[in-house]
Amino acid sequence: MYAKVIVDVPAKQTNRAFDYSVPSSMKGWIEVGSRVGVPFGPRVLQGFVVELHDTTSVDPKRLKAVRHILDPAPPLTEELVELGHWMSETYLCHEVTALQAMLPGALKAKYERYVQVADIEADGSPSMLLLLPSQERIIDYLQRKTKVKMEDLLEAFPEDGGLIRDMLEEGLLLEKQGMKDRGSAKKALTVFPPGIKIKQNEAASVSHHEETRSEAGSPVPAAESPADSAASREPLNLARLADELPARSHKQKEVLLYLSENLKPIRLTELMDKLQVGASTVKGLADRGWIELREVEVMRDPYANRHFEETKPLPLTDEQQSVYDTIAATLDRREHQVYLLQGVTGSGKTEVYLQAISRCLEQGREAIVLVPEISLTPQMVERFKGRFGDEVAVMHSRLSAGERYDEWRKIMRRQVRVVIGARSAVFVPFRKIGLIIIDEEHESSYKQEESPKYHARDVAAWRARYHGAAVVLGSATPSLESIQRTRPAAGAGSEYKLLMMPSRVAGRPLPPVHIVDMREELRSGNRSMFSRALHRGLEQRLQKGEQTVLLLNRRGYATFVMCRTCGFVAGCPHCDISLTYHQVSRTLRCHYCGYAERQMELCPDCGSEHIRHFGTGTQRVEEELVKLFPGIRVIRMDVDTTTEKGSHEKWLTMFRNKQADVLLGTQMVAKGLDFPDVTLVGVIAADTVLNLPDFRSAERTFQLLTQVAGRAGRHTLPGEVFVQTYTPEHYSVITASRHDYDAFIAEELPHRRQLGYPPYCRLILVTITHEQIPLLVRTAEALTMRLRELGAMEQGRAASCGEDFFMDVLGPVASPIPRIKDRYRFQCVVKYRGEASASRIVSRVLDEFAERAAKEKMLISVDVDPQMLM
DNA sequence: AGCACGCCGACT
DNA sequence: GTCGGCGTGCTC
Repeated sequence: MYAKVIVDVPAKQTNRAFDYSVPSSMKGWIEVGSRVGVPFGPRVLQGFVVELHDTTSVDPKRLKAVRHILDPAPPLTEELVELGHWMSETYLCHEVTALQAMLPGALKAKYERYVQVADIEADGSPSMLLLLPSQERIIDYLQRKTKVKMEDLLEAFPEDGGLIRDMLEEGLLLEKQGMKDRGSAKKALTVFPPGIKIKQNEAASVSHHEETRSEAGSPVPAAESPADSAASREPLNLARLADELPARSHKQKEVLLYLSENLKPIRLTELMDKLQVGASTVKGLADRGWIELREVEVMRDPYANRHFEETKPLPLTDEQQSVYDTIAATLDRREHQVYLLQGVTGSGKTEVYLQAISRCLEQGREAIVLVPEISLTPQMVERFKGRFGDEVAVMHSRLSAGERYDEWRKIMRRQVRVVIGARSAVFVPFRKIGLIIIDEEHESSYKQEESPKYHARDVAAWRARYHGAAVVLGSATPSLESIQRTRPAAGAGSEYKLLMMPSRVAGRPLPPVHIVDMREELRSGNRSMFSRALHRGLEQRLQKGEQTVLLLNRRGYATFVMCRTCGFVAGCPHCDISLTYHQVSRTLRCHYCGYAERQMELCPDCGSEHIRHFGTGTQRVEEELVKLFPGIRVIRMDVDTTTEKGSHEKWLTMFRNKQADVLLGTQMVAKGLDFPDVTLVGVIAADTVLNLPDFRSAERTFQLLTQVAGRAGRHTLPGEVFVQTYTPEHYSVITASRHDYDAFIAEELPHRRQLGYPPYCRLILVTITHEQIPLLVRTAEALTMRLRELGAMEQGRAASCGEDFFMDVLGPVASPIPRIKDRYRFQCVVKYRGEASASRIVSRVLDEFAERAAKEKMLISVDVDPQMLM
């Protein structure tokens, strides 16, 4: 038997499967999706089995054997292996990178090398008998310690570098390589009363593997969990044993009596806590052999100490009911269908999700719920835990690596059937998916910025198609890509079906939104960042004891330093970007390369003293608030104040408890939050996003404004929203203020069509960087030409086959940031329509240029715009 | 990514 | 004459 294995080397040359023979001992055990240890060159690496065959085309003499299987059960399903392949093609990433993204970080391999003394007995070499004193010192050192790294050894014996090398050559020392997982199951000492048969949920996972580099030994399959010994013998009467103890051992008696009444395993710490005894008391009993003490795998449960109030399905409104019925019918027919559920904020989408999930579970199928990271708040978790209890696993970035690993193991063990989580939860190893829900589907956090640059929506659609499952994309402001797909395509029906929930559940009206023209403010002499209207609003809330949310988009508002006399702007010497002022350290820093310098007192160009930082960070808004309203209590939420684990929740809880008057923050305050006493929402500057050089900027602005507008007056108190802007006439501002999605779409779609942007085409961005401009430009031009050439050929081929395919290449031009870390950057953009063959063309051209690029130390990177490929 | 094999400058 | 620089190429 032979296995095709993708090895853990994310490089172009190794981005293919390698063949290995499968030892007979593994035959019943290895599967597609197994994580294995395989010899690769001189080392042993982690790999993933992607195929199993009875034949191989590789010369049998060159074949090596699979060394280990790393898990009791394959961590990937066949489906996920197939998905990984699809991802590598569509997003142009290495296949391992895609597969690795599906697993919790704990399963990522850690490789380490260390020096060991050779086994003298086995070796029997006569040279062993005569050792120099210095050799003996080295051997002694190594035998005292374990896992000594080569560099540590050389550091410990700085004089003996040559000697150590000789010893390695002679075989006195061996270099070994180890591989282990980054995280592992947590173990806890557990007390077993005698006579209790232990049920291990899972064979102990094989988490540690050692190999001698030269050794070609046969693999040892993971052992079963150690045989139950004392615990399964004939039961001892604990109560009677207690009598045998001397009178002064009353603590031990207590323990025995407790255990005789509760004949079940108990965590040592729990027992100690309950009976107020020390560890030595219990260990004493274990030494007598009356009880057994041993390490058992336990689950870390981040929600262990929380009680979740059980919630019953709520009665649905007519709107909700009809949406639910449609989804339920699709589920009942086991059909694949993507629904776009457009429901205004407060229309009760979550209740529809919950009931659809119930239906899905009744059918014995599983459900995945994706929410943007930011809205995975305790309230959201509570709602799902309250309805589905222990059937729910929660996955988000605030869990520790260990906690996340345990949630994932619950899924592997089939202990849960619902997963709620952020982007990466779309990969959970379910086998019978019936429903995938993506809440706030327009959110950009569904896009992964690092490789593999996937979009959770694409992946969800792919998996749902595979499983015959339904997808529900929910949003008040759907992405244009999704809206476009609800419209009938030429000659066919629509790809997605649109479901609408236009009214709010309790009939609460949406708050009035006032657009404030900041140019007007300036003209009438108000130089403050608060308009008179917003100022008045704040004043009123403070008087009435109501709360305010203030939103500031930091992007495009970075605090740069400028000389007011000559216009000099402090820039990074390595990147073409202005430096950002950091108040805490009083330094100027570059966000791209980390360069830092002291804040200057005088302008380096003209010597003027009139140098100051411009732009408005959240700190500056806070300062101004305190100045204008002495005594005001402000909670500021931005990257500076929320990096600490749990700080996010802490601030929000404080605000909810009315320990502050104003919540001030960036995007993160806009999303999914629901505070009853907030009656005023202010957007400091609506157009910062609008001015970004991004074709989606109008869409982003509309979405953001609509979302914040929904934050005010969610409960009994009526709300009010002020949007400050320098472009009050822009359609994204106007339509958002009227809560009018359709009007926005009607303006935006023609623009996109006219300029040939998504959703009318798809984009691939190719960026080339080099230290020298002339060579860079030449290469960029050649590459663009070649892309055009192949694009035209493909277009011709497609036309003759009657396929719809269009491809255009823009550029090359300098990138938006033309230099980073002393490397110049050029880019070209591939626009295409039709089947995804453009990515194949790009990847072919990149292959053609790879050799040349490597020679010149040129870096070429590709970004598939992962917004909607399917 | 590692690591080995291989061909040209400063040292015993 | 050798040690060692990192260029090139392979890993089942």
